[in-house]
Amino acid sequence: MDGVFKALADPTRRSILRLLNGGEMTAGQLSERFQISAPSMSHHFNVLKQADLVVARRDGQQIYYSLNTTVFQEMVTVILDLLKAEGNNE
Amino acid sequence: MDGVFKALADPTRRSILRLLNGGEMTAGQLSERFQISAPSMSHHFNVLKQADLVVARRDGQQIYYSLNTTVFQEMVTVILDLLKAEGNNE
DNA sequence: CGTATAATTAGACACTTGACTAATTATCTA
DNA sequence: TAGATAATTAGTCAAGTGTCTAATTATACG
Repeated sequence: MDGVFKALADPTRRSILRLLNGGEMTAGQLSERFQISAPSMSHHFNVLKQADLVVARRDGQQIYYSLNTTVFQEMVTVILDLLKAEGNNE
Repeated sequence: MDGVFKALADPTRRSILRLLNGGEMTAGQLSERFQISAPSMSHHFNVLKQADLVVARRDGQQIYYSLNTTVFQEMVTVILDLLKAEGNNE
């Protein structure tokens, strides 16, 4: 459970989660949105996977990431949105 | 806002918040509950204060800590309880 | 005032984290 | 099979985190 909070402690990862809240995206599409190298992004994906916050599926050359939408994960999204609304996020 | 998640990323600090959920406690009372030196505990108190998750007041020699009970903070407590219920916490 | 108690601040140190470049794996297509 | 593309793994490094002991600050009380 510690992993979930560790995962959420990084602003880049919270941004990734917010992006995924709009639907699944490939690793490449996500990487485009950040000024961070692909390997570094991959590292963040891994942290999110370990925390069970996202799931990955391969389709051809792409890996699609999406939110792991259990009740708890939805709650996390709500929290992220609230925080976003409350002020400056990230 | 980053501070809130950073604060929640440490299991000791989450435990402190759960203890404070039962009412205010002094730094000493809190320290007794952990196998951690007083200075280290003080460091954790400071992180929680910075994140605005707790408030401190002095009464004589003691410093009393309590949850900062805004709507958001209450929500955090709910999350912590949920996580606690869901499985192994800390 | 002098000593004891509660808590914090200062400084050091090991471990973790997030970033990078280089190399590797997996898949597609000509 | 060879070459191109998507993504990850490996290895490195600076910065951050959590811990400790020692020293300091603040309050209480005899």
